[in-house]
Order: sequence, then C-alpha cells, then structure tokens
Amino acid sequence: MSTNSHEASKSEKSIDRVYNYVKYYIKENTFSPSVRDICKGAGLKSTSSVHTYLKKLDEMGLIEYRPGMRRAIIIKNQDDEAQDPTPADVVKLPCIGKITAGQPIYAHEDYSDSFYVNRSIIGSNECFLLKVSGTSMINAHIMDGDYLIVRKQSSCQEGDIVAALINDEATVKRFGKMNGVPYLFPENDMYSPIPFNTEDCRILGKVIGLHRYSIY
Amino acid sequence: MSTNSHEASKSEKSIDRVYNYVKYYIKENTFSPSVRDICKGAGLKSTSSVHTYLKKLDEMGLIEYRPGMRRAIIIKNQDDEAQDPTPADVVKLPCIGKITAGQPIYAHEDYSDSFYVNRSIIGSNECFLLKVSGTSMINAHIMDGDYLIVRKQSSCQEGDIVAALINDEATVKRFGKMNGVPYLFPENDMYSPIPFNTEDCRILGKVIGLHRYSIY
DNA sequence: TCCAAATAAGAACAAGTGTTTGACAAAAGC
DNA sequence: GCTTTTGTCAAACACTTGTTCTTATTTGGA
Repeated sequence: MSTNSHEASKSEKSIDRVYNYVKYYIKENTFSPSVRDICKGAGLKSTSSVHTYLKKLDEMGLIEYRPGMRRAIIIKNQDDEAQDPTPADVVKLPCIGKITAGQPIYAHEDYSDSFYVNRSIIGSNECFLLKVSGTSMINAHIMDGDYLIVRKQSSCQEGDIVAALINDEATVKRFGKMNGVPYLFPENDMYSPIPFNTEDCRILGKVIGLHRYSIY
Repeated sequence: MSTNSHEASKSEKSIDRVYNYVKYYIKENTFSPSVRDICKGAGLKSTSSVHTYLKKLDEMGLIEYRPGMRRAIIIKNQDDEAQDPTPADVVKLPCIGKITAGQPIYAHEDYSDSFYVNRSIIGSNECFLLKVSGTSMINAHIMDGDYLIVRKQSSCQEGDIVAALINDEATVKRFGKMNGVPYLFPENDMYSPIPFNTEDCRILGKVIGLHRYSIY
C-alpha cells in the first residue's frame, strides 16, 4: 500500500481514503457503510469508483467484501485487538438443530438452545453442540436427548465418534473401516453400518464431550 | 407479555430467539443479519414477523433498528453481559472426592477438580459433582470417569438414581424396592443389590445431570 | 364451545444498495 | 503529438432487503 518516499498517486490516495473511511465508519457505527456512504466519506462521486476500490482492497486481503451483500464489509487483520474478552473459564456454545449441506455449519441453526461449557474442555477449538435424537449410539452409552460437544473438523481417525452429515441430515456415528472401506457405524445392533462415500457424507467434527440432563 | 409465571408464552420464545440470534449473528459475522437471515435463524417463516419483533426490541431499548437501513442493527447494553459470562448463567460446583460420614458434604472437597455448570440445570438447589469410578451403573449408561451433577437431598423416590454413602464410601446407585424393602440397585449384572438400611446408608442427593469428557 | 386477541405466514411493494457499462479527462509512455 | 493507461464519473440495471397489507392459524378466556 505504501509507495516510495515520493508522493502517493491519486489512486493510492483514494484507495487509502476508502479503506480508512470504512474502518472509521465501522468503528463509529458498528455496522458497515454502504457504497454510497463511502462515496461521501472518501470524496468520490461515483459508486463505481468505490466499488472498484473495495474489490481491490478485498484482493489485497485488507477487507472482506461479500458480493451482493449490503453493509457486510469486514475489516481483516484485526486479530490483535479484536479478541473478545471471552472469559477464560467458560464458553457459550450454540446448539445446532438442523444442518443443511453446503451451508456453513452455523448457518440455519436454531440458536435458542445453547449453554456454557468449560473452556478447559474445548481449548481454543471451534465447537458446537448437537442434541442426540434416537438410540443408534446406545452401546457407546450415548442416549436420546444427550447433548454432544463437537469439535469442528473435516477429517477424523478410525474409531472416533463423529458428527456427520449424511444427505443433509446430521447424525452421530463411529467412524471406522471394514475391509479397508470406510463406514459410519451405529452402536446399536438394530442399525446397519453406513458406507462412507464423500458424495453424500461429510464429517462435521469429532465428539469430545457429552452432557446429559435427563436422568432416568 | 408474560402469562403465567412458570412458562414463557410462544411469543416470548420467538422474540427471545430473534434477539439471541441477532446477537449471535453479529458476534459471528461482525455485521448484522438481514430480516431474512433472522427468519432462518429464529425459525420464523415470515419476514413480517421478524420485522415486528425487531421493532419491539427497539422499543424495549435492547437494539437499535434504523428504519430502512440494511444490516444496520446495533445491540445495546452490551456492557452488562459482554463481560463475564453473566455470573447468573453459570455456577461453579466442587467435585467431591472422598466423603466421610458425619461430616457435612462440602467439608473435604478439593476445589481443584471443579467446573462450571449452567444455572438453568440446577436452579437454586445446592449441588455438587461426583466423579464416577467403576462400571456399576453401566446399564444406565453412566460410565467410568463421568462427572455426575448431584442435587443435595436426604430423601428420594423409587427409581431415582442417587448418590449415597454406604459405610463412609460414596457410590451411585438406583434407589428402589424389592418386596417392599428398600434397596440400592447397581445397573450392572455383575453386582448385587445392596439393602438400604438407615444405619449404614445415607442419601446424599439425586443425580440430575452427567458430564462426560472422555469419549472412546 | 365459541369468540376475540395475539402470532405467524404469505405476498406484494418500495427503497436501498451492489454491480455493470460506457464515456471522458488527465496522466503516462512512446 | 498520438496512443495507452489510469482515475473518475454518470446512469442504468438488478438484486437484496425493509416495510406494509392481508389472510391464516393459534391461543386464551368467557
């Protein structure tokens, strides 16, 4: 972004002003400016110019500019200060209800169901909760109604109990192999192993914990 | 807004979900969700419903909702909860290692092995944790190494899973009766029921939750 | 059981906003 | 001086999204 010691060209000045104004605006308002807001703020009279610079800034990796989304600019490289003062001891995790393929995990979930989990359990990993429905893992002592703590990851090892997406449906199974072929094994004699083919199946994460609040 | 004191009405649930989802979304993405995003997140199918709730939330002073502006919701009063995990939401419970008869339960506890549990689980009751050792309750899907959340109480009902003191030793069993005589039943065919006589036995509390952090 | 109020849904509309296209002027290169 | 490149602008277009209106559905109480 910086040039030599000589003066910045006109375009550099503009792109700089755009960048700075976006940062300033977000800091002031919490939300992003629109392209037209930036016009005013950066002294440009055409939305198209601003648009061009925003795309450039995105390419440079300074911002994240989602195509088509209004007021959705994200300033990057803020890691240093942006860190939430998340209390060290405890983390609030959302509970995923339904998961749709293709969408990021958190996309559609019903957020209402969530609770705190000890930080020591999940460390710095990204995790979510999954409420068990059914008894397909009963032999692993995972019961209907249990909440599973799932550490997000897209791969796993043999023997891991994983949360997986099978044809848009989220389930919990044990990952393993039979004759070298990967399967998702239920832990219940009433159910059959499911061949793991990368087309219909996707690993969401590994189960690292379990909370049960219905004891019978 | 409130109906009876015990249960939230449907509307409260929805407005709550909207509010929570907005908070969650902004935390995740930096920018606000659109009305249609909130629809998905809060499980509502009409933008108009969401719009109504957003206006209400604005009136309540919980958010700032600018008419006509896209993705420009501001969460207010973040100071309160953004800090520590609202102490009200979470409670630190001690894990009891050894318990000695006659001593109050908390007497010897070693706070080193303690962790946070959601307030919603235990309410205003006095609780403690008990780490399971052994497999005597395996048929109830309680495994070696599990942490049990025990609500302190000195009596219990038939069928309850309880923490009890038998000759100075703390164990977990299911309380029940056989031919009218009270017993403590292990949930494992390898063990025998223990007659419950008030001289050697004492109920410490009822198991109301379970945390497992060793998944195999 | 029935009616009224509260919720939610669905559709249609209107406005804000991102994106594209083309044009023009200034600057840079030859 | 002429061409090319760069920066800017203006306008038009298309999509996202906020808003409103109407109609169904549910809820709660008489």
